[in-house]
Amino acid sequence: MSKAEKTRQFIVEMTAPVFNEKGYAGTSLSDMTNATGLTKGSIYGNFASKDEVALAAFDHNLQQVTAIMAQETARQDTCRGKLMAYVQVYSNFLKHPFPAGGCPMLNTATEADDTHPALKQKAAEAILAWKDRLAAIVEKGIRNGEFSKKTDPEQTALTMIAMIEGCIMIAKLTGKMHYRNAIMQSVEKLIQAL
Amino acid sequence: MSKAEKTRQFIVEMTAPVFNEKGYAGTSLSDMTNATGLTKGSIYGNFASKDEVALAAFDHNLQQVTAIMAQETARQDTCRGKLMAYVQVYSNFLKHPFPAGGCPMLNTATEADDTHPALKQKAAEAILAWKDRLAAIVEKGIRNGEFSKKTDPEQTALTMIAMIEGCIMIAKLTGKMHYRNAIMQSVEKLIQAL
DNA sequence: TTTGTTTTATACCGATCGGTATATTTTTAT
DNA sequence: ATAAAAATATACCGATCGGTATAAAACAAA
Repeated sequence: MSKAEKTRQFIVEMTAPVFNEKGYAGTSLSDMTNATGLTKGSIYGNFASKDEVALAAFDHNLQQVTAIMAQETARQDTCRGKLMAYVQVYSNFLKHPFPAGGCPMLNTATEADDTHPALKQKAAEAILAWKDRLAAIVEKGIRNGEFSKKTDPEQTALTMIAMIEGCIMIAKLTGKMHYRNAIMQSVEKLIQAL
Repeated sequence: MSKAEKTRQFIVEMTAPVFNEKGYAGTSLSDMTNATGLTKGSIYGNFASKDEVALAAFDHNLQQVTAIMAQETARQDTCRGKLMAYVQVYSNFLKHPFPAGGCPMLNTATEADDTHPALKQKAAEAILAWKDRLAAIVEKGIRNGEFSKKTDPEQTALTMIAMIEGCIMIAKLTGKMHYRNAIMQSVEKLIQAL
């Protein structure tokens, strides 16, 4: 790993939480130099533009989330358990190394959907990949008799994502853990009923 | 209504969709002069700061949404019908005078939760008011025997909001109407099961 | 250790940022 | 119609924006 690659990685790691909290438009170059302790010259020696850093930062934030998810679902051997793992992680995401600023998909989606096509596409791909992963678990559960044959895998996946992301928004906004628990309990109920 | 009041109103109406699409940090004063055709002097003659316009713009966007909601729920006489009206409005919000840029609560919540306390509080109050309105409908439905006594009004309200807001995010991000329909169908199912 | 090459810092660019003092125009009340 | 008051436009403020040319420094290979 060359020095430049290390610095690139370092810049991404240090700016990723800033982008996730302040958003793309709200993060300035001086925010980036503050977060890294580097100068503009150094940053622009490793990235072509602020855009390029933002895209790499999103990838980094997303990878953090998906890594946690992969780890926690791998622990479970039943399909129901795997689905439940998502609820567990999001229910106490403070206990995991979750990106500061909350869910990067939600944050990026709402900011970029009318303003930043490249970021929007990255967020869209992330949501679709998540949906496919969830739907695959549901499908497997149907095949092995764990879930009812009447279950629609894609609909179940989309509904779970909507509930979880909506839950994150409400919980972060209001600061009420009680709300988060109530919604997550509904997700659990949904999974139990499959 | 004085000239100044009319201009204030005009500024809010013209900038509200811009704030909703580009966000607070992403909307500049030149965006505001472009949207209104007015000069900075004129805007600052009616508002103390960009902040003040943004807060008024949020109120305006929110009021548009709540007005549609109030109108559509008023049409229904059953509690189940009233809840279903929310699904209907959000399912085809293109047919209503919905603010450009999507749901102002979702947009403001995700942008402002780490950056703008005043906007964050406004968004939080809006979500809480919405929750209370939904919960009140559910409570009434329980009292008049329309819904099961085992239904938890607040949990139901929070779950509906999470699903709807998550649905908006996913649908706007991916552009797939099919996804929106799938999630909204899940909300319908939830309401049917009350 | 020296040399050539990367990498980083300094200094600067024009443009735009949010905001304001003041002059000019438009309303409003008489 | 006219004078006083209110609203709008012009011109400008210092600060910061994203970005770059270039010089200094750190690194790697010999």
